[in-house]
Amino acid sequence: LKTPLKQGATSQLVLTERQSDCQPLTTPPKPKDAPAADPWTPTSNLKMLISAASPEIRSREQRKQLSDSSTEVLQTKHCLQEHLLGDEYEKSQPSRKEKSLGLLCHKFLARYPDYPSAAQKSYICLDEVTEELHVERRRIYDIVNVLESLHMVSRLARNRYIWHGRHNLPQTLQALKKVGEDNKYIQQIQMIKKREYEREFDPDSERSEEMASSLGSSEQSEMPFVELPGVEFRAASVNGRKYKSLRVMSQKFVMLFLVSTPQIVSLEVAAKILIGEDQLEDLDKSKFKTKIRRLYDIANVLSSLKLIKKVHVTEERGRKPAFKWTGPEVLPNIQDTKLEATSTTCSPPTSESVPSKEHCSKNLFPSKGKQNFTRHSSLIKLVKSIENDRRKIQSAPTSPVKISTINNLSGHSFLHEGIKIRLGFFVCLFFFYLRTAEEMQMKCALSSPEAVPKPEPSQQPTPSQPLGVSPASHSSVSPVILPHPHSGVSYAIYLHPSQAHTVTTYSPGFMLQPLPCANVTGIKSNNLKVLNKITTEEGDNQIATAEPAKPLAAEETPEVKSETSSQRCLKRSQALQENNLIKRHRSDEESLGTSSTFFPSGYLIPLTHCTHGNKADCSSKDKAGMCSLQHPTYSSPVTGVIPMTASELKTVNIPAFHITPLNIMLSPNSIAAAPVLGNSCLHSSNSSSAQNPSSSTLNFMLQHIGLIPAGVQVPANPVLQHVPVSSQAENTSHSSGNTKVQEGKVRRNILYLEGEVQCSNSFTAGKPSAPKEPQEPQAVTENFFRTPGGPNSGSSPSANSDGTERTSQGTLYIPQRKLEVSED
DNA sequence: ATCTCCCGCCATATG
DNA sequence: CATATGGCGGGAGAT
Repeated sequence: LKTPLKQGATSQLVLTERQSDCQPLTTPPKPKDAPAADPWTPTSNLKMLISAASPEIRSREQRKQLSDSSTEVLQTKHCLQEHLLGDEYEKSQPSRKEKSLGLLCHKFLARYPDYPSAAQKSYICLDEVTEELHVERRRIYDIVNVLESLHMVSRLARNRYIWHGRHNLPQTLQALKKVGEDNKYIQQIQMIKKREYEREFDPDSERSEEMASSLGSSEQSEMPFVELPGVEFRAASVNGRKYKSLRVMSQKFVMLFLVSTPQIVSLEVAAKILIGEDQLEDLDKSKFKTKIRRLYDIANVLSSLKLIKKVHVTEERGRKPAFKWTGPEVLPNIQDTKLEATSTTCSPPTSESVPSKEHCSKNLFPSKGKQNFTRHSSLIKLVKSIENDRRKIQSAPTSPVKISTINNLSGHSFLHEGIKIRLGFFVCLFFFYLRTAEEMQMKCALSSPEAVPKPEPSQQPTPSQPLGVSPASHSSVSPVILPHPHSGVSYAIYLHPSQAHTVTTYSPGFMLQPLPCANVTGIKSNNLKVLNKITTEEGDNQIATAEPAKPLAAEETPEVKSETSSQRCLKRSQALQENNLIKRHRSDEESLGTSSTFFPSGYLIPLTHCTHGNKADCSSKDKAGMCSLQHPTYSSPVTGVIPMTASELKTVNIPAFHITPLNIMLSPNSIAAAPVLGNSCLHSSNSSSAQNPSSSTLNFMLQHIGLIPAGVQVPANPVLQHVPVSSQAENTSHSSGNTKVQEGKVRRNILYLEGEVQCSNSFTAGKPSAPKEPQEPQAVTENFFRTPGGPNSGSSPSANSDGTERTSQGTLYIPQRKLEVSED
């Protein structure tokens, strides 16, 4: 019974292998009824199903099969359908799993092509389906409802649906993402997490009202079903004003994935948000439970569609079920702005034509509403709320930038808006930047190796981006972490890309480094909208948070391995070095199957790079293992910090951060300490003298933003002295990691440092949050410095604990929240 | 015990 | 009114 072992690897391969051909299962003629060659065994049926099922399921089933078959035989169950095969007594009653919605969904999907051609337009008759699949109608509804939410099918009439396949998926996801953004889901997620944290560490102080007010008020009123032009529900009748909870819930669920940066959403959070992000800690257990049940239903279908996959996130609290988005990346709608003006030549609805973005947008924000859909009213509602939102944004005194402007921004332009730009904005930009970088990374990875830009520190991003990689603009920013003088909390400032760029290119030692920075840094102007959104939040005293860089670690190991070395190189270079750390760690962890690690999160962008001196070390290593999967790159153009002592800041009169309408503070949830410090090079850079790039950059930034007068200079004298995780640590842990390999179950413990930068006046305002923060978390924090290899393996000297101390010393770090994700 | 989530009652919506 | 839909939550299999 070898199964267990390969599962991991094989499933992955199969995963890719399979997928295009989904029509195998010809027809319904109950294939199971005809026990073909296989002597009817309790599992034959299962086998068949499995073949059509996803690899994951297959392997899972196989595994299970082995263990169960024997027992199953024992439980002589009677096949309901005598005609089936009288001989086999047991059979059907397939362990619950065989009836799972997921499997059923697979069977369902197998009936239709992913991308049906206009010719093969297929209709779905529920009666047939239920009969063929041998399921209760009720179950089919579950599936269809979710598919509907993705516009993969749409109802024509009673009992009748039309199959669209995945043609509409891109548009749908895009639309959902947008709505999700407009719905402030990111903030909501953060809020929930925060609340959670507070409950944990500070049960007494109940300041959940803030949220209630902030969120509750907003148009939390139910968001209507998001439609897609050309796929909208036909017949007003059919489409009635029913609540369509499952559909809407499904959409919201998907939205959560699309908007959150690590595209991982835990059921708990999702449930809470979907329940009505609203107020009052409705400890309504039952309601919560129900929601969870529904989410599982939805998740099963989405999983079958391979849009998500199950994982587990392990936080301080414990292991929680969650799902990770594995669907296509959703690019922001580039033409949002034009949309409204565009008088579209809408193709007739049900037509095969793939709805255009214009349509989509129009649907979402029908300034010129559609005229005859029952849903109209709800849409109007949505539109209104959104428009209101926009209006608020535009008029809000605190809003630094207008959406309209933002949309067309590029490069510095937004800095010249003449409006005060607040830190928050940069924070947002930063995260957005990270995100973008990620995307770029992915795209680049796809492009041919040749396409890889040369290490030339050119100012302009190489315009030679195949595959339509969006041209990098100067609009990206790099953050600088500043220690907070008193609260022990660090602040982050994000520098303008152009500056960062300069800095980055600065170190010639890293051949590939410049590239990622130069090319990945770009932010598509249209993406800025998101930022604006967040910024507004801040203005409202709400908490604006950003998730850490997308979990680079999320990449499948197998995937990585299959990459060409060149791709790997590029990827690596672009993927913030921590990526490597993560990978390494993960692999380590896979072996160990336990322990948690911590690594640079990419939160901190190093304005300071390795001095040439150090670089020697680093670069040499780098060169050697540049393309080696093994080689850990610790320095990253995006990872690092600009160390500054509090005193220094004071000196500069950056009463900081008072200047900003909002205070950026690290959330209490954040615990991990500067993963960033993984950059061993930082060490030397510290000693390096005075005016280093970061310094000038910082000044530029501050001045630019108006935080400090033009003349003032902020001495950016690195004081960083801690290197929590060093390459050494890495190596150590790595080696130890080879010890044993868990068979059967490949488990990955990925540690996602989910730092949270929060912007909130209310919080900083005399709230105990800041002060106590450093303490409680500490205990937990310790784990962060524990490398798989062992407590000492980490070269991280003082790394250990105490984020406080570090702070006091001026070391910069961003507390992070521990988050492990394991998949099976 | 907890995680999953199937099953099917029954309120509603449809036609 | 008969059905088609689909909200909901008990409770049992899977882990």
